[in-house]
Amino acid sequence: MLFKKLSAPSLKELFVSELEGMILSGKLEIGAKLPPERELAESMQVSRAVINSGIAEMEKKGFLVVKPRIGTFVADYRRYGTVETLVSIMNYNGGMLRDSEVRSILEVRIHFMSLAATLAIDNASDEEIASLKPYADALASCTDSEEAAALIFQFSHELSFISGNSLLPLFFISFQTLVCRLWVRYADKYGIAPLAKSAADIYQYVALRDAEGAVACITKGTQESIDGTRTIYSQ
Amino acid sequence: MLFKKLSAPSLKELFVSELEGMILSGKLEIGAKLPPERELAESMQVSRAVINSGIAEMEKKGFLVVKPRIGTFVADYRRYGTVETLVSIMNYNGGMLRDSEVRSILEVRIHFMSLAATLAIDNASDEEIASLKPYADALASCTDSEEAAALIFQFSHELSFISGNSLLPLFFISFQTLVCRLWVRYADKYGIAPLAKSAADIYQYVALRDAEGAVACITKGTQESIDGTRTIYSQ
DNA sequence: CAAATTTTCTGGCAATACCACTTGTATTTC
DNA sequence: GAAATACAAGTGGTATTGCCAGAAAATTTG
Repeated sequence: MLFKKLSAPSLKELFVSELEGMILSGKLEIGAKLPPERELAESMQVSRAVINSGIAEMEKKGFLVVKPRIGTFVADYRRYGTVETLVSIMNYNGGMLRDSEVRSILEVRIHFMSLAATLAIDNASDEEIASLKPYADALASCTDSEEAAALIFQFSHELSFISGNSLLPLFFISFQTLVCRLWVRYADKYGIAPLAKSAADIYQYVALRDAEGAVACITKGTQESIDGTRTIYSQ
Repeated sequence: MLFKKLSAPSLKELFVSELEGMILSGKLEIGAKLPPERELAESMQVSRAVINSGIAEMEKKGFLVVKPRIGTFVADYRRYGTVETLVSIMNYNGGMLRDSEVRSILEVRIHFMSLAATLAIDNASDEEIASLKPYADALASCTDSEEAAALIFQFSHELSFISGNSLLPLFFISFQTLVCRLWVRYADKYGIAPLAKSAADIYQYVALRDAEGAVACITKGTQESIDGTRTIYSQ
């Protein structure tokens, strides 16, 4: 697409990104007390509702701790954050993460995918496994990076769904934003072909009910991504 | 504690639990279109903001999909929900989950804990590993179920933190509410002793840098929980 | 009957106002 | 003078109102 859809950020979004920037840049130290909502509202020339809902959002993300009627404090987000926190960190760094963080993500992904594949091989019906094929096929003829990332996600998510473990798909959903960003970057750098090949291979092994092969394939494919992203994300 | 802290639900919370109940009971089918916000507000005799923010919250939980200027629809939460969704399902069922869901959670937990322990054994310093001990010790002399559940969580979380994988602690945090509930129920039924023993054993294996032993211990301990919870949660 | 226009309906967003609780301080009481 | 009490100020929590922009339906126009 030549002309992307553009949209103006809301006041709340502006406030959140401003404050996140101050925290992530270290301008606001962990444990620091924020000024009262009314004061922030007056300084920034917005209503208290904007500040209040922005703070609530950042508390959910793990950046702040609100103690009612006492004050709002900067939290230790690297320890007590959630996956959403990592997305914010990524946005702040212009869509990048530290090398160690990318490795962490892919390390976890290897285990998740392996578990999903193994369980699917044990529990899923042939029809359920066949439902994966359209995603792998679409990936082979896909030309847009974002679309490719979305397809990989759908493939993985469907795999986790047919695994029979009802918690796995929920985790894959939590993962979604984060992993899709990584795939887009990978596809932009190395093309979609290796991603398509990896998905097709995994599908083949699962369809053949070869758990060991599937795990080996997942490990190998993701390991290559790690090696690839190392050059993309190195700082 | 004899007298627990009590708190009245807000209008928004009332609305959310009401709507969640209608969805989880099947009264509102997946894909169904909700009445417009203004209509809901009038029926329920609250302002539109209550409805609007309640709907926004439920969209984050995966129960609803909002299409701006078109309408709000019930989502396929078992497929597209998050971990929070599972907590809501649990609350709706009076703090219980289906047997298959409890098994799914513990199955995933085995893998998470094993990964955290293995990585910690490889990467953590002796001092970092020693930081786990206070939690295991406190657990041994703990008498309150909720406190015990919190301690197990802190132990697990700390273990994931020293693993060196920066994504793991974030996942453990996402898990927190869900898993703590399960531990409380387990402790109420079987006592705190087996939980304390399990934590102490895991600590020993990690301190000895015995990855195989740790994994075996985690698998065994969690497997017992699965067998135990089967009787608690069977429907 | 089709295309263009207007109206209606929908969710998004922000400003305002009031509430409940905590804390620190002044006052009272003994 | 010390302790208990009452009060006032400050803080976040929450609900109400009103206006906005875009999608869909109804209407007009050719």
